[in-house]
Formats: sequence, C-alpha cells, structure tokens
Amino acid sequence: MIRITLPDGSVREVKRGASFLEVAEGIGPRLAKAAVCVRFNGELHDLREAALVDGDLAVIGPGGPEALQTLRHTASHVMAQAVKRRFPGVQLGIGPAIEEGFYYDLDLPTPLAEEDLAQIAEEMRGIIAADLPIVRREMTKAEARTLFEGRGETYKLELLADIEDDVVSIFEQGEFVDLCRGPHLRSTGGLRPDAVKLLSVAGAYWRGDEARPMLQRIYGTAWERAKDLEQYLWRLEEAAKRDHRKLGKDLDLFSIHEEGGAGLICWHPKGARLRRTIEEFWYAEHDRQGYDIVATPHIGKSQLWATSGHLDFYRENMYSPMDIDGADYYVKPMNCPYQILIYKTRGHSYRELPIRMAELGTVYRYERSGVLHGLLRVRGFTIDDGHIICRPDQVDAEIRGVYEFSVNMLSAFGFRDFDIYLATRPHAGKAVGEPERWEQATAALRAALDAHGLPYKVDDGGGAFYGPKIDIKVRDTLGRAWQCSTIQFDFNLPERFDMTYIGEDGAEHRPYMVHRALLGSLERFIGCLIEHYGGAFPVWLAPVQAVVIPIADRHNAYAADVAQRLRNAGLRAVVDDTSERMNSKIRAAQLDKIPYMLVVGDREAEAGAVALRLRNGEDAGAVPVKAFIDTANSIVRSKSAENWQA
RNA sequence: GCCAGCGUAGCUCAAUCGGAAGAGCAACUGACUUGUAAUCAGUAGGUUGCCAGUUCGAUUCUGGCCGCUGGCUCCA
Repeated sequence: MIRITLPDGSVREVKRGASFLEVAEGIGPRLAKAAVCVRFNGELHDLREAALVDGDLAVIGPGGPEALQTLRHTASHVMAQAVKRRFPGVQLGIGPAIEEGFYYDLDLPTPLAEEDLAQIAEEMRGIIAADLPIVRREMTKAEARTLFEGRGETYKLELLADIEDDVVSIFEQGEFVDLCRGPHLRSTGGLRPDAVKLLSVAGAYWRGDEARPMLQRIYGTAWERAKDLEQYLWRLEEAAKRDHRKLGKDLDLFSIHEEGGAGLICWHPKGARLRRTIEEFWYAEHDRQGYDIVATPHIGKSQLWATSGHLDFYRENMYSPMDIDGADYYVKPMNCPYQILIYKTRGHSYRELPIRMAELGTVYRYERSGVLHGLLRVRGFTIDDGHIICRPDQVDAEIRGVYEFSVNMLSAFGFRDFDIYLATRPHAGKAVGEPERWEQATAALRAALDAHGLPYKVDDGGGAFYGPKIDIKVRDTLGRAWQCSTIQFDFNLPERFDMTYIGEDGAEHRPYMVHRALLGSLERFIGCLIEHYGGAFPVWLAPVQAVVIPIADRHNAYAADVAQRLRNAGLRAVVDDTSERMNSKIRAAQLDKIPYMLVVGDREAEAGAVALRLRNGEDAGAVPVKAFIDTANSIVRSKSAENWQA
C-alpha cells in the first residue's frame, strides 16, 4: 500500500500500482468522470499511469491550464494522425502543447500550403468523431526502438536514444502511435471539433538546429468549448489591429524603406515627437538619479573593439569595417567601450564612486534578414545605455537601485506585467572570465532580485559574453515577450581596459561595472508602447494632444488663437482648417486617436471657450480655454492614463 | 540565413483561361460654410518590387535578386 495525500490534507491508502484513475474513482465517481489528468508530487501525470510511491495528488478537472495543456497535446496527436492519413511518407518530429495551442513538427515529402490545412482539419474531425480510445503503454527502450524502427520513425528513434530511463511510455489511438510522456485525454472524442483550429504552417529546424533538416511545423489551437475558441480568434483579430506596423503607418509615426535598407527606421514628425517626449522624460529622470549624461561617436577603430573583446565575441553582429586613412573603423554595436574611455581620461578616487554615466546611444547590429520585425527587431537602434562604475562594496546597492529605477520607469509608461529573467553564463566558450567570478556576479544579481521578492526565471546560458544579467521583458498584444530592460554585470571590461580607482589605502583598485538599459532601445520600446495603447497614447505621450476644429471658416482666426494659447502653455495643439465639414474633421481626429478635440463655433468664440470632445466619443461640453489648459496640463504632469477629469 | 507565403496608384484592395490595368479613400482644383465619426463635382495619379527568360502578346508562366509576412535560430 502507498499513502496518497489529497489537497485537503486527507490521506488515502491505495494499492501500489493502482492507476491514478482508479485512485480518483476511490475518491468519488464524479471526480473520476470529470478528471483530465493528475498532478502528482508536483508533476502532471496521465490518468492511466500507476501510482507507485507515496505522494501528494491533485485530480485535475476541466477548466484549468493543466487540463488545456492535456487537451492540446491530444489535439496535436490527432493532427499528426490526420496528416499521416492524408499524406503518405510522413515522419513524426515533436508535437507539444504550447501556451495558447499546439504544434507538430513533421517531415513530409511535399511542402504544405495553408490551403492543405482545411483537409487536415476535415480528417481531424473524422478522428474526433470516431472517438478512438487513447491507450497508454509502457515498454522498454529496446521494445520501443523495435516499434519505431518498424514504423520508419527515425526522429523518434533519435529522441529515444536521448531518454535516460529504461522504460518509456507510448500513446496509441487507432493506427497512430507516438512516443510521448503524456498526459492525454481518454479518447479522441474528448476534443470538441468546433473548438479546434489549425492556424498556420512554418518551417522549423529539427531540434532547433540549423545544421539539421528543416521540418514543417503546423500550428493549431484547441479549447474546451467553441466559445473559447471564438474568443481566442477574436483576441487575435484585436491584436492584429494593435499591430505597431499597421498603426505606425495609419498614425504616420515611422517608415522603413526598401531603398534605404531593411531594419532601418525613419521617424516621421509624429513618431519623432513621441520619441522626443520619451527622451525628455528619460533625461529628467536620469538627472534625478544622479547620472551624468554623455555622448559618444558612432564609429571606432578596430583597436577599441579588439580591446573590448567585441571582435572576438561579437563579430557576427558587427558590420564589415570601413577603411579610413588605412585604419579599420567599425560602426559601433555597443556604447560601453567609449564610455569606458571617458572614465579613463583621468584618475578617480574611491570617493567619487559610484559614477553613473548614460547616453542615448545609437548602435548598429547585423541581424539576419528573417528576424527583422517592424520596430521590435531592427538593425539600427538607440539604446538608453548607462554604465555604473563602482567599488565592489557598492555593487549590490547599485544593482538594486537600477532594478528599482527600471521598474519605476516602465511603470511610468503604463507597463505593469513583466517577465523577469536571471541570465547566467553562456556555454561552450562563448564567455570570458573565470567561472568563480561568474558565480559571484550571478549571486549579486540574484540577491537583488530576491530582495524584491518578485518572481523570476533563470535563463540558463543566456548571459552576455562579459557577464550575467537580469532581463525584464514586457509582453506585446500577440503575447510575444520583448526584452526591454537589461541589467548586466561586467567584470570583463574593467579588466580589459585596465580601469582603476585609487582606494582609501592609496593603492589602485579595479572597479566593478554594471551595464544597464531601462527602456532597452527606443525603437523597440516605442513599438511596445504603440501596441500597448493601440495607438491611443496617454495624453502626456500623444504626439498631438489637441486639435482645434473650427466649424466654419469664419472661426479659423479664433481657432488659431486657441491653438496658440495651448502651445504657449506647453500643450501640443494644431488647428484643422481644411475645407471639410466639422464631422469630417472629427472623424479624422478620431482616426488619429487625438485625445482632445476642441470644437469652436460662434458660441465658443463668444464665450472664450471650446466645446470639448474626448477621443472615447464623450462630449464634455463647453470648457473655458483657461480651464482646459489647466486640466490638460495637470493630466500631462501626472502622466495619467486618464483622458480627462471634469 | 533557412522553410512557406506574399509584393498592382500615397493607403486599402479588384482585374475570368496569358489578350486594352480598375475602384474607394488620400492628394489637387472648384463650389458649399456646415454643431460632434466621411458635403458635392471635377482633375491628376502606374516601368504591376527590380532584372532576365518563354510567348505574336506577361500583373498572370519560369529563373535570379530586393523587400515584406508567419515560423526556426538569435537578441535591445
């Protein structure tokens, strides 16, 4: 007998080797009927698996993330089965459940087009309708090898070879057999045909390795109810409307030109205005935090990049050198070396430290053409790049300070949900410095994170070549996470550049250095901002805050006067004096997502007022110009997301 | 870079089987002077991404290049 502890703390004795389904039946038939899978000792297990040791058991019913994961995993198998039925010669790769759906990587002789998805989906409906029981079997690796050899599944054989346990599990439904850990539904009929949808096909290297064959990946999504699927598809559509590439065009913020080059951004007046607002805020905050603002060149001699190690460790991201008077100059991929040169222009006392230097430094990095993506992934970008040079005893406090600064900065822009990562030492010769120093530095970063109690994940091997880092990512509307803030510990560059300070003891010491970017790059950050707000920026960020709309031409002079008063008060205001009707001007302003529409006609001109319309469509009535300016300015000062307060 | 798809007017999109490139919006001109999401009329706008090839004839078929989209990989 073994002892099973249930979530309520009660303990049941069950026969060793009883399946989890049997255990669930012992607890209650209704529970067993609804069960999808179980969580046993913290891990998900299939209902058909045997309970062999004492442990904590939670029976998972529908409605939660684990149940969805199980259902999607089964959907992935059903899809693979359908593809195998329709297209002969298919070999299975891997097919997991993912955050909002599932995929299966398949090696099939003919390229799939999106049109093929319909007939695969048709076949899937048949498999679901047939309600094939899903059977879980355990066998030795040797048996499994024979099985998959017989079926010509070479990728499965490769996976099998990497499994350490001697016993593996396979799942079968009808003629379909897969090597799989599970858990799965009890039968294919557990899926709702109207809650499953195939979404796209894409190429994917086998095991993510570009030296290996490229398989075809089919993405799909599956939900418990048709309603959930509809809602998900609706969400995708809404997300597409917020796409910063579309909004960038619609709102006339930026452009990218084929004749200029991929991944290179031209900021139009409104986009540049937005950028400037961000920069002005950024400078003001850095002044408050005790940073010194610097500015450094865009290119530098090979000597500099050799000293920094970039030519050794970062070359694949750097552009070819240009010859200037016989010397090789590189366009800078990072700002740090020049900031270090600034530090080194004179001696420093321990009393001066920490020195906090920052600049909005534009860098250029080679990115493979396939990865470029609007503003989020570009080849030229401006990093809000800072470096803190400090004594070893100051580093913990500095890292904590930067971390707080970073979270506060992102919050000011309305970002609240972050994914935080601790990225550790890169593997396989991609890192400089002794392992002990990496350990020490990683511990310092971990301590800063722990001090805040915010949850974080470890990104094993994700550090920069010169040190470990804390990365903060924000999610865009399509659910993709984009890295903004990064805090990087560096014990390499101070060494390479022989940076020193004079300590209390009169001797030279080596300072520590922390690289940090809070917004990440202005390009990416603005891309995230656009999507976050769907182009309807908070008043303080809006490129145009108010448009004055004269009703007839005779109101143009008054409108111009109002706009000028607004601009004198620091607000960004324009007049729409086109020869359109007022309705048309309002529509244009709505499409531009301008926070305030100030309609002026005879009544307003008479009263020295404006008729205020908000971008949410609300008519806020007549407001004296002075009162409008005061309220709008207080909203700007507070950086409030609120559009108006009466 | 690799796999798949796509590229027609400033924007959004049509064009049958390979047979005279079109619409709406935007722009421009004129009229209208309007009270909370599109006033009316007219004008102009094209090397169909670029370069080759097949063909009597190519937006359409083929090849190369450039760019974009979704992924893989990588990163701010």
